[in-house]
Amino acid sequence: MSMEVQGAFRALSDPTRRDILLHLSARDMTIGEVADQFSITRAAVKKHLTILEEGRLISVKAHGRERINHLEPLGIKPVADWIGYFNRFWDERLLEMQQAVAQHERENDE
Amino acid sequence: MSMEVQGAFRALSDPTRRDILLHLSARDMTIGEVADQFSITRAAVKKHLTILEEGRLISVKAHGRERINHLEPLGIKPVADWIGYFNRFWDERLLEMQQAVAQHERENDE
DNA sequence: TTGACATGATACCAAAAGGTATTATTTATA
DNA sequence: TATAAATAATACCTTTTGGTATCATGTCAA
Repeated sequence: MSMEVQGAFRALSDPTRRDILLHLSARDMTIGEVADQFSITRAAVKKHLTILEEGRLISVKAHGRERINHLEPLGIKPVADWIGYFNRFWDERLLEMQQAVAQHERENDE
Repeated sequence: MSMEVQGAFRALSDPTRRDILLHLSARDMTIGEVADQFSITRAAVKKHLTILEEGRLISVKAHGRERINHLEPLGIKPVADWIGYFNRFWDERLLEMQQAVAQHERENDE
C-alpha cells in the first residue's frame, strides 16, 4: 500500500503527466493521439504513459495495432487519502481565522 | 499558480519528504531534530527541507543558532484542489457500482 | 502480399535528484 | 574569550529522469 501511494505520487510529480491525465479525463486515447497533444516525441509520451500505468492512474488495453489509454480515477484515491490527513489542519486554521475575526470585531466594538 | 502546484507536487513525490511532513505535523522541529528521525545525514535532510520550503509546504524561522521548521498545511491545498477535479469520477464510479449492484439483484430475482 | 501505420524496444545523452564528506560561519556557554 | 553546537555552503559522486534517435515488430488495408 505504501508502494502504491509512492507510484501515484511519483506519476503525478511531472507536469506533462498531469496534463496527460486531464486529456484522458475527456476521452480514451491511443498513444499517438496523446502524443499529438504535445511537442515531444511519441517515445517520450509512451514513457510517461508507462509511469502513469505503473502508478495505477491509467489502464492500457490492446485493440488491434492500437493501445487505448484509459483514465483510472480511483488510482488517485491513495494520494487523496494521504492528503486528507491534513484536512484537520485546514479545519483548525479555519477555526483560528474565525476566532481571530470574532476577536477583531469585539475589539472594534469597544 | 501553476508553478506553485508544481513545487508542491515535486516536494511530495519523495517518501522521505512526506515522512518529514508527518513528523512536523506533530510539532515544530529544528533541522537536527528532524535529522535524528532518519538515517541519512543532516545535509541530506536540509536539502529535503529546502525543497519542502520551496513547495510552500513548510516555513522556516531562525531562532538564535537554530532554525525552526514549521508545517504549512495550507501549502498542500493546491494539490488537494488539483486532485479534487477527479472527485466527480469517483462519484460517477460509485453510481456505476450502485447501478451494477441493483442490476445484479434484479437478475437474481428472476 | 506488400506497403504503410501504430507501437515496442534499445541505446544513448544531458540534466536533475539524492546522497556523502568537508570546510566555513554563526551563536551559546563554560 | 575559547570552545562546542547548530547550521550553511561547497564540491563531488551515482542513479534516475526526461528526452532523442534508430531499428524491430505486429497489423490493417489496398
